[in-house]
Amino acid sequence: MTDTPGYRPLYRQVYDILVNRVVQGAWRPGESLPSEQSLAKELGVSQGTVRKVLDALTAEKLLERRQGKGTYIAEHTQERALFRFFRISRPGGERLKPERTSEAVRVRAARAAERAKLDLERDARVIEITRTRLINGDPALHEVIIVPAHLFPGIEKRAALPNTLYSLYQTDYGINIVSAREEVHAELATAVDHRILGVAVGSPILVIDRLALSLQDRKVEWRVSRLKSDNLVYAVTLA
Amino acid sequence: MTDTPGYRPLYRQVYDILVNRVVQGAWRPGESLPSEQSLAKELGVSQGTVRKVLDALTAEKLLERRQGKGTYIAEHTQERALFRFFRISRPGGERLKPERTSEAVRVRAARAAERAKLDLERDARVIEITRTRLINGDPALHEVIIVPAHLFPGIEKRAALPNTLYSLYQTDYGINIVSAREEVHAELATAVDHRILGVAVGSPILVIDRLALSLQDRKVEWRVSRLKSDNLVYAVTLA
DNA sequence: GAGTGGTCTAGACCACGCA
DNA sequence: GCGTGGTCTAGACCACTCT
Repeated sequence: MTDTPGYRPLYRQVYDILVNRVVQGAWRPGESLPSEQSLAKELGVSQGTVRKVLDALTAEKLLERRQGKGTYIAEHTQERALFRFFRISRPGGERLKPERTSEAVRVRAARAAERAKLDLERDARVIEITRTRLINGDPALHEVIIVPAHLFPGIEKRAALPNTLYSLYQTDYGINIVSAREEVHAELATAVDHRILGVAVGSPILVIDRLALSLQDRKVEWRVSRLKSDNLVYAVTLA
Repeated sequence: MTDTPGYRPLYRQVYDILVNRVVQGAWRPGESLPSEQSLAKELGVSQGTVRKVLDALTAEKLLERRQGKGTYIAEHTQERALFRFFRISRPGGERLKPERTSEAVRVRAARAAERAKLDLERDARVIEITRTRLINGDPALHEVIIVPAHLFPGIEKRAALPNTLYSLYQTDYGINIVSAREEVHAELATAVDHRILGVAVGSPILVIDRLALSLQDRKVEWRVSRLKSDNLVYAVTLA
């Protein structure tokens, strides 16, 4: 799977060291890292090499740099996590914020499809979160979220979950979601969709299938969303 | 629209110079640029500054760098353009290649919606390309493509258009498509969809609305695609 | 071996935020 | 005015490609 490097640049090693520290929670979200100079001295490399790594991690949205102030662990704040992974908007581009409403959480054995999707063992357990989200007060989105139970101990005992789960994953479980693979297709609304979203049976809806990945490409979450598609679109910029 | 720089880094100026040369076709796609050293000498800056710019342009997929060989103008080859902007695949991730079939091209006055979408003048003319594309021999995708006529003189007189238009835009008209904003929603198949794609009237289809932008964010193409959605998905990776 | 991009260093100076 | 990140330079050496 991994290829022999044969040659391993210094900045690669520095990169791995810093990623490991972040993963192991050496700094909390929002906290500042040591300065380039002190990191360089500590790691025995030049400032330029440290800079190259910090710039790369900033491009990956793991860090944030502020001139004159310092380098910070990027925070998955509500706003930020939303605008990064919530791709639903009005036709024309107006961004929208969903409001959470009812949700149900339970722990159960993983089904075969879930084990395959998330690379789980045979006897693995998962947490299933089902929730409906409102847009402008209207039920617009129904999500079924599956995460491995061993990654999120006790999450099912929480009174309420935040609107953006990824900030919770980060702050309470040290898991950074850094990318997501999404597949979108069209379906006809079922009776269940009618009950939950209020759409007519047989009207067109969007189904979004997301696999969310953490830092080392670990598969952390499988989410299937069913979206009322009148006056709502799935919007992305390809670059 | 543009903000006052107040301070304009050197590499920014170098960047603009090189982008302009590329836009004006100083080098052909696939051709190699001068080496970092000679560019640096010519522009009166250090090699490091040139390198920073070339790396940035490479990240924007405008250039390609090959160690030991040189820096090249990225080619919008069929394959490359496809995998960059053609986001349709099988559920699970298998990438697909469309084959072109029937197409119709005509020149006409721009409609109001088209003028708004592409920032055109009142009396502007557009070229409308309508085509159906096959996937695995099956009609799967119907596209209506609108481009400003003045950007593509004579394109309507061509015998046949290539499967990927963006390589044609680049090689014959010097226009590099660098990004695209897409909006996806679900609709029910109409009688027209039935005739063209062979889907049952009332079955769910995906509609993809794309605005393609060239180097300086000029709006170059508006494309609306209607996709047979059984066993096909719109797939993206959010990072 | 010559020429290219890739890595790494050391040091200078600039712009910014804050006390 | 200090400390931070941001820009810029000059030069050394490494890895890769081709002749």
